[in-house]
Amino acid sequence: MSAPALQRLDPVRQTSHVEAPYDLIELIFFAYRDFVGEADLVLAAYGFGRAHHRVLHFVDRLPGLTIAELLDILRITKQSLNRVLRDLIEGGFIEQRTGVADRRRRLLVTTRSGEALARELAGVQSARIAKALAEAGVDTRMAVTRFLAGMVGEGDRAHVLELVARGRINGSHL
Amino acid sequence: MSAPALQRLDPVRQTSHVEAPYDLIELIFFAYRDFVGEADLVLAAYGFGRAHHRVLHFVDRLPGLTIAELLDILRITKQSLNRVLRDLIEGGFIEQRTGVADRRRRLLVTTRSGEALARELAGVQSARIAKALAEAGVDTRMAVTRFLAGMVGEGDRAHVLELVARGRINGSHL
DNA sequence: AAAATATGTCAACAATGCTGACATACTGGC
DNA sequence: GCCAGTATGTCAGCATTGTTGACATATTTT
Repeated sequence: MSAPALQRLDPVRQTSHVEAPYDLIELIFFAYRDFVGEADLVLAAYGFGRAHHRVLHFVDRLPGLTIAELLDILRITKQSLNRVLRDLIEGGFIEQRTGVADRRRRLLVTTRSGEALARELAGVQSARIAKALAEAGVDTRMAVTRFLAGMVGEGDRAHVLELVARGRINGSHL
Repeated sequence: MSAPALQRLDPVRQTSHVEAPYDLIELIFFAYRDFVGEADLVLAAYGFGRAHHRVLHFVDRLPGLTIAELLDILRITKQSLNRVLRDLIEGGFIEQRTGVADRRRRLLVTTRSGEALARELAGVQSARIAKALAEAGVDTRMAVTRFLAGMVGEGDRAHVLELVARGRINGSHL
């Protein structure tokens, strides 16, 4: 368990309260802003945006992903997904294959250039993460991983962790 | 310094590369999604969005903030800021005061209801952070803080850390 | 008085979310 | 084989939040 939080009595309202971790709230904002901002620069060169990045990333990580699974991961609507997916397919970054067991399904996979772009994007984000971990100290990676997992909503936690693990198993080479 | 990363030789390209920390890349996405998503629910009840949240948050934390400083923090354009700021002012959540030294400046401060909403939002985000820290272990807070600071772009790092510290000093009561 | 600064505003547009309705193709149970 | 359910695509329309560029006003600085 964690150390008991520093507690104060508010002089006006006379209600007990703990000071919110404003530093972390703000660092999360700035860190995320720069984390995705750097990828945005790369994407802009291809005429893509963040939404394209998310789709490309998960298709690269989970080859053979279906539309339904992707919708579930991204939590957006079919309409929003289709707009960006169409761009990626027309641009030759993603291909669709008809499902074998169920021919209604479209199995999404990255093409060679799609894989290359996905890696390029993962590369810049990796570099930033590696630098931050190195600066934070050797033994912080586990702590950070656990913290981030704890930030995920309890309902999705299991699903998210399973997804992350699935990507690890698939490896990058199907 | 951190432990040397596990290095492999790519069998095809014959270039050395390290496996990207896909787990962290994805956890950052899911954690952020849920972190802001919970606040969105509160905001929706007031007819506000994320953009309103950011403005309200920083005005609450840094009372007397000027437009120029806010633009610099949020990295958006005047037009985008003015739209949401107008909503917040008309809704009675933020007030403007004319600068004393320089009468061109508008010093932004939260009203009572603005402060209350800002606290409510900080409250739900705090709770999530506290839970995640508790689950991750007692001594993870420093590690997480350093990691997040390291994720901020090097150019802004000093500025961001100064801002976070300034908020801590201002406290919540000007 | 002129130049620079802080702010506000207008018009137009782009990216990415949303809803609801409807069409097509395929599967699976009976 | 039929029919209900499922997986997907698509259309029209709309909201939020970002962008650019131009121009107006008030105030300060030189």
